[in-house]
Amino acid sequence: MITTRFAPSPTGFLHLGSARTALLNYLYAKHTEGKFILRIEDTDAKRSDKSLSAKIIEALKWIGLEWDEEYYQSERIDIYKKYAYQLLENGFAYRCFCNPDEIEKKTKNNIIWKYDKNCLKLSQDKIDKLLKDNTNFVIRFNVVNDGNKITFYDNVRGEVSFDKEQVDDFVLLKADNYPTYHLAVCCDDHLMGVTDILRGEDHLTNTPKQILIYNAFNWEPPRFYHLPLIHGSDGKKLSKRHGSVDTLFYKRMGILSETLVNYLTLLGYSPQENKELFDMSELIEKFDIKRIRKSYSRFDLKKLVSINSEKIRNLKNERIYDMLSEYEEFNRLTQGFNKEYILKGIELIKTRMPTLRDFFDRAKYMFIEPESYDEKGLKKYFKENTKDLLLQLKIELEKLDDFKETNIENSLRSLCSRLNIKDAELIHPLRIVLTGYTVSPGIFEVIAHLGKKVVVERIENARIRLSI
RNA sequence: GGCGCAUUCGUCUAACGGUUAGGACAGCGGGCUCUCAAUCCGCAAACAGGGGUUCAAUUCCCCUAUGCGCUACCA
Repeated sequence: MITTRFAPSPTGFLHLGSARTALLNYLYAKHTEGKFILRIEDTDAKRSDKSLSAKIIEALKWIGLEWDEEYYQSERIDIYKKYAYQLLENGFAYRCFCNPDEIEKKTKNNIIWKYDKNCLKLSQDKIDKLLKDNTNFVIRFNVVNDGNKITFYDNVRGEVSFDKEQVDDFVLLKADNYPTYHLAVCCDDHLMGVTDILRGEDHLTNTPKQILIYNAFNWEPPRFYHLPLIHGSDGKKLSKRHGSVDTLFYKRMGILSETLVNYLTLLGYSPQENKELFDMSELIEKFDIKRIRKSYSRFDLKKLVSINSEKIRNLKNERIYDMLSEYEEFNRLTQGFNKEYILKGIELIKTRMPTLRDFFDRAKYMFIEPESYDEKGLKKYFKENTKDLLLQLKIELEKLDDFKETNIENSLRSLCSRLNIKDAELIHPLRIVLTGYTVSPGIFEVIAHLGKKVVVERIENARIRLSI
């Protein structure tokens, strides 16, 4: 059985790149009917805090992921400690009593670029004495350069190899008895039965260290897939500089989780068919791990929004209503209006709202009389006779018994033809009066939707306002 | 600096040695039309460079360039 995992470190939010990593692990596990594990890597005692994991979990849930098991490494430190000592006893690792500040000084001054193995030369007597004095120490892996390369197969890139000379005697167990990433990740992946690791390419150079650990324990390494990174529009690794990298930010800006899932999956991955719109279940069904690309891709907000816009207009009004209900602004705006009216409003706006949030501006006129009119529109469309035209239209509309779209259109158009003016001469000012803007859904739809009372009212108010 | 990885339109990508190098987003132009969308039609736009291998290279190999990543008692 395939078992994958997502292993974030709790930094307070789910990075967009991590969200994609999580997603691909999830898709692969689900596609193969395997297991997907969430493991919080909170072994940095200085920076970790259990509360920080909550945001990450919230974001994972928002994008629709579910996991079969959930672990916190901070609750498992005894396990890692035990394994670190096992390597120590078996001669794969050694205690290092060096002062970290001194090592840092040496590397900074280019005296060494990796640890010089000084403590490997310590005699047993010396070690015993240091231990007796309670000297702080770490446990380092002893990388023995036997001239062989460390090679492994990456399922995205093929065979990758590293010279052992290039691998530092990395720390396994820190002075505070917490494990480093390398130790913890290997122990957990082994213990939890993880078979396939999909992770960012930034981990590619960590892999030889981990292979060394697997070998030392005589464990079979999992399959590796190093995913190309997501970059910003300038080609650099995606970070705060490029806008928000917080996954939940996109929820706040009105992106559907389905959009993000769709977009993120197709970044660096392509389905067989020439199609771009997928929902989660299709992605799971069709997921083919062989189709992950090797090279990085740039995050393009425009494309994300374009997919979002397409998803929104394919959605049922009712679903959009539910999603909008999660925004306070929506509830405030639509308070006191019946659901049928609101749903009709959604129907009118949904081909014009790239993000959910766009509803608040574009549909505002449906709920609140415009406080002011678009300045440029006034200049462009209001003529000497406009006020009079509006009055005549008001009279015509008041005569209508059945206030529906076709009747309204007939009434307006015949009025214009009687007055011998172009329909547009009346329609443009009318739009401004009713909505405040020069842009809106079709005018007859707007009139029918607002209803006779509101339309008449707004025309009257406009005549008063424009007289001043 | 060292090591590793990558390189097709502006962007996301397709192509498994032979194609007028395909699609999508963005851009531009047009149709529809009361505006804006939606929709329809069209335009422009790419194989990083150089060597090989081959009857034939975007595709395979090598070199160069460029970009990115890693180089912690962070993960």
